[in-house]
Amino acid sequence: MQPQRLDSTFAALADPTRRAILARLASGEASVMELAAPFSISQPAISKHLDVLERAGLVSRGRDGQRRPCRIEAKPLAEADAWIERYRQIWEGNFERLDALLDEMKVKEKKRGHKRITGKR
Amino acid sequence: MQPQRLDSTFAALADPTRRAILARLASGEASVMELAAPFSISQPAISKHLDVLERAGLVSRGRDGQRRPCRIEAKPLAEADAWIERYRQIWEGNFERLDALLDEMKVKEKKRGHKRITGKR
DNA sequence: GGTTTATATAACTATGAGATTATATAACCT
DNA sequence: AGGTTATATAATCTCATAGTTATATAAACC
Repeated sequence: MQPQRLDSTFAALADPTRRAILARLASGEASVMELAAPFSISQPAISKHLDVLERAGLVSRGRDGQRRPCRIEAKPLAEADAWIERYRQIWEGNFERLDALLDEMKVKEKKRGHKRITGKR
Repeated sequence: MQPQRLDSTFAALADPTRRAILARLASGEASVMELAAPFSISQPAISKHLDVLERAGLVSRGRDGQRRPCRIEAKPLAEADAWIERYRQIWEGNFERLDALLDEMKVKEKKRGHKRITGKR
């Protein structure tokens, strides 16, 4: 996965309006007007949020007459989830498999003379 | 959880330098200089990235003489993970429990006269 | 005490995000 | 055809981000 993809995914998720739009789309397709209804912001603002979501691959737009029905595309969410999952054992305080985790992450750091303080918490 | 927290968490993760810093911190504490070493950007730029990570609660800084050892704080990652997890059945294409999911998400949308297109994929 | 090392702060620049209002495009309705 | 509805685009404003260089602070070293 190219890191650029994670950039745009996380950036898209960093806005509450866009997260609310995704939550709404989890219940099925919706037009731009339907998506805009719950918010106090203007319709062009919603269109721009949809642009951001579409460029991040989180939303696709179809064509139904004058409507542009929006649908959620969850694949980037799966990729973001995979990235975060690698830290699960840290927040769960379980360091048993930490070395295996680090191998998997292929952390390519300069081996400078600093002492690692591992498993200390 | 306040949505503001998710805002700053996802925004902090939307930068490849900051994600690399977190990956490095997964292997243990590190000073600012150690964190800056792999990158071609200046030291103040790294300090600013650490500010962003600290404001997002993803990093805490201690004091060890003139060093400010940084440590990863994974709790916001757990919260971001919890948010994303609610969409797992969408990217896995499993809609059996969708209604229960939606109840859980407490989607408070105006009941406008639009037809839901559920489970269509 | 003076110099080096580690980190933070200040001042500045460039870029992009998020919003607005006004307008354009295009499909639908009568 | 003319009017309404749905959506997109343009122009503009404001503010935050990401970077820079230069400097300040403060601890460590000799």
